[in-house]
Amino acid sequence: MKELEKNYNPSEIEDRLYEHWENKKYFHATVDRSKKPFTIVMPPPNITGQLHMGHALDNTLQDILIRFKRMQGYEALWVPGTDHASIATEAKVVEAIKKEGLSKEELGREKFLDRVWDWKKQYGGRIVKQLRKMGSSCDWDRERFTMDEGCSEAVKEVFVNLYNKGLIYRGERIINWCPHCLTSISDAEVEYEDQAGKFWHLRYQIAGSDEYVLLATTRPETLLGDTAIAVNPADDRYKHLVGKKVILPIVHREIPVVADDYVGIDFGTGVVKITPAHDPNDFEVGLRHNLPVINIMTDDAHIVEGYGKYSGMERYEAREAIVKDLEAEGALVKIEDHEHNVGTCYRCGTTVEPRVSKQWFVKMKPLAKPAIEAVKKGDTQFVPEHFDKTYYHWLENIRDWCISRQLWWGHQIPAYYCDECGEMVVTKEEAPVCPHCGKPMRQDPDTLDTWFSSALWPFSTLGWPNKTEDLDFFYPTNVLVTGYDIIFFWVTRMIFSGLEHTGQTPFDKVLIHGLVRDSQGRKMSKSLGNGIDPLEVIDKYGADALRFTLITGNAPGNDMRFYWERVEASRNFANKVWNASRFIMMQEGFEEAGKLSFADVKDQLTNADQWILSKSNKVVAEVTDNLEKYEIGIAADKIYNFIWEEFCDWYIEMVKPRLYNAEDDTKQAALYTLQTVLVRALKLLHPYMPFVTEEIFTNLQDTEESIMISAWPMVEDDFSFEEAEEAVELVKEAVRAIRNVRTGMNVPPSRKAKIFVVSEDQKVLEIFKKNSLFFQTLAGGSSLAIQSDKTGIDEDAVSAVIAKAIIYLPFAELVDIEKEIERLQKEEKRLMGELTRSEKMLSNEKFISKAPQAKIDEEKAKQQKYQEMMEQVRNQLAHLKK
RNA sequence: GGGAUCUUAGCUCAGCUGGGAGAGCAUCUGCCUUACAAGCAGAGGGUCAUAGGUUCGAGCCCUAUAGGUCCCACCA
Repeated sequence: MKELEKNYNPSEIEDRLYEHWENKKYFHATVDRSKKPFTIVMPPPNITGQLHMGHALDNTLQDILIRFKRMQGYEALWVPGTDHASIATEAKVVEAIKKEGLSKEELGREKFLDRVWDWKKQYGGRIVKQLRKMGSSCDWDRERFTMDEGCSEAVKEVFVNLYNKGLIYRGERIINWCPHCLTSISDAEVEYEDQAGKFWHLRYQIAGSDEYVLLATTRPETLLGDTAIAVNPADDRYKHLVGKKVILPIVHREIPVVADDYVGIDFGTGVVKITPAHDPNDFEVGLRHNLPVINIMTDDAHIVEGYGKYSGMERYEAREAIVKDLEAEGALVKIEDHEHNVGTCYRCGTTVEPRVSKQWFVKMKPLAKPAIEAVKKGDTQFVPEHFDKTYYHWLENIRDWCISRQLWWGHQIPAYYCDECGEMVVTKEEAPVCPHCGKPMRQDPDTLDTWFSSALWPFSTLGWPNKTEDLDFFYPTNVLVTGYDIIFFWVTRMIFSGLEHTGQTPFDKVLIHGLVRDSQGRKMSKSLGNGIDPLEVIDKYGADALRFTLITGNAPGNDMRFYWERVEASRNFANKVWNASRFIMMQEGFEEAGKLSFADVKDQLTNADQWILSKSNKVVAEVTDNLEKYEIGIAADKIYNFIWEEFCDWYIEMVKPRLYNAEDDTKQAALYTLQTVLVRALKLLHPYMPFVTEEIFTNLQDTEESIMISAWPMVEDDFSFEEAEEAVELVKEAVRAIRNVRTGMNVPPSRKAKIFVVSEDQKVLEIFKKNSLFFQTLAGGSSLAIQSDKTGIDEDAVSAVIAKAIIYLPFAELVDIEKEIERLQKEEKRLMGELTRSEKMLSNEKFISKAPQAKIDEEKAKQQKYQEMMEQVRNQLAHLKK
């Protein structure tokens, strides 16, 4: 036997255990057809990333599920990996080479990519190391990267596939452009925020007339690209203008007045300027009326050549200049403050510029439909369920997905162009020749949206498109764990991709969690500087404490606040478990007891032993059930309560008098029970607190065998003792009542008192006799008498009333009668309340006729119990008042 | 404008399919009792946002209202 330290010290233990687990390959899963698979693929963190609380939460949830299932005997596979994060990574490397005075263009594509791969090699492993500190039991042998060979093959396969089905196309559309990242981004990557802006009211002159029309704009600079103004066809005010031309101020170009339903009659003046190249709606109007599309902005949002002094100006600078000139020209009528919704790039926050551009798109409608149906059918279920509404809404209103990015870091689009004849082919082949003229072809320079490869993650990581054993065995996966913030980006796309390419939804459940916020409820962010580093928490309190903190007192899908106090509470719990174990291991003969079987001690078991064994059955059943239903926080509460309250505060205390008595002949049973229940509890706790439980488990059994591959506890028929449970609960009630009286009367614990238990119920007397040893100890009795009448009890004895008995405590000192009366009156009042409630229910005929019989019986039993107690309390009061 | 969600003890939050309101922290009282003061024993504290409804019975289901949070949305 090894003796444990007085306090649990995680830092000494965690790294050692993790290394041991990894060396032993406990995390590694193989195709084993004799077992059922349980699979999770980890949401791949960005290679640029550092571990934050979001990862910590996400990974803890996954690890709990994986460890639980592994212990249950499943072949549990947790696939880890990282994401190449095209925009974020490219930006980092661009920044790095900028410090050397280089730009990516100067470096050239190939050399630049070499630099990114170097960067990846250097920093890409950082987050993966940090995940290990959390205790994550993922299969590192299967670690994947979205740009590794297999994933890249999957990407090509999917692209070519969708292209051939007509679900990927290339075209000129209006897209969201980030002038800072210098690339297109998808609709999902645009974040809208309200910004204070202005309405500039302008007037345009009708060509060849003195008439003017008034209109308003929030973006006067786009006027340079206007190719029409539009009115509603039903608007009588402007009917006569349709087909005429107006003179565009500043530019003095004549543009037509078109009629289009898009324009609201009631909004503003009913006239809208149309800039097809820089507004999604205007683009649509332009298409309907065959309007020219004039792009007025460069990649980095400066005015293009050909606009005189405005050319080269940044967009806001140009706005100012144009407003000034409009005013000078007399075209500016007035300026109003106006709050409006501005799209910003979710990566860098720059205001996006809608822009017409030739890009690649995925046609979404045909893909969205089966994805909606799959969830409606229940093939994939969200936990909590209501997130399916978000999912439906998004997919029902989806527009085509712009997937090409003007970046170098990522999967280059497998489309090739022939500069000779203009032929284009989409192929998995590298360096194809033109099928038309035989010339070498040039590959599309653009790369794919990062989410295009993430969308394939659940199956690309298992070997798809190859028909691998892994894929066959582990796919579809069981659950995906992620935050609600990336349902759109990722979850939806994995579902439609899985359906399209594998014919199955990629996971049965989607467990959604919320955000970890700071103690004031703010989002943790770099700019606020309010982020808490999980590694710092681990350093101070241990990974177990952090893990436990993140999953208790919080329901799925809800945000949570981070409090150091809560980590401390979790650490205290780890320490409690540690000390309970230490206590058990200190007992003489505990090692021998470890070898005992139930049959050896069966006849020795006291009520207390039976009670805790029986309780352990209940907690095992409940926790297992909760975990199966992904009620991870609820299960944690139950384990916590069982260990701390039932096991430590009650059972260990009950058992002490036996352990400290050399003569006691039930000691073996006590040691057996202590150890058995502890091990069962440790196993339940292991998924939550893998380190402390492992350290105790191996020491306790003096073995190398890990708790993480031990069998999950089961409900044991042998451990079911209903009668003992009831008996012990009754005695506990008596202990509590006595303690209550003692504190109420300011009796110090050191002051022991005689205890008389009086009951007319023979069975009750039996129970107290049977459990007298621990009862007397826990109740602080100097002696104990169990009898059916009041013989020998001092007139002034204080009493404690419980359901089936009355307990007298004769103190030698004078008792404060007033205080005692007060206490009993309070009790009387409480019982009165209970009785009133009971009687009201039972006298209600409708309750009697409609409620289930079990409920009625239950209520009757309560009523009887309270009546008995009330009688005792009143007797006692009458006695004191006389 | 639409949708989701929340409103429970001083604070932060649980409360699974409707059947006598819970935890942690904080507060108060008493204890260094030979596993643990990172502990033990006790106590106080809630008209479960408001108003209706369904039901024998509502924190839980339905409707409306108020306030908060989030998501979505092209109104120039």
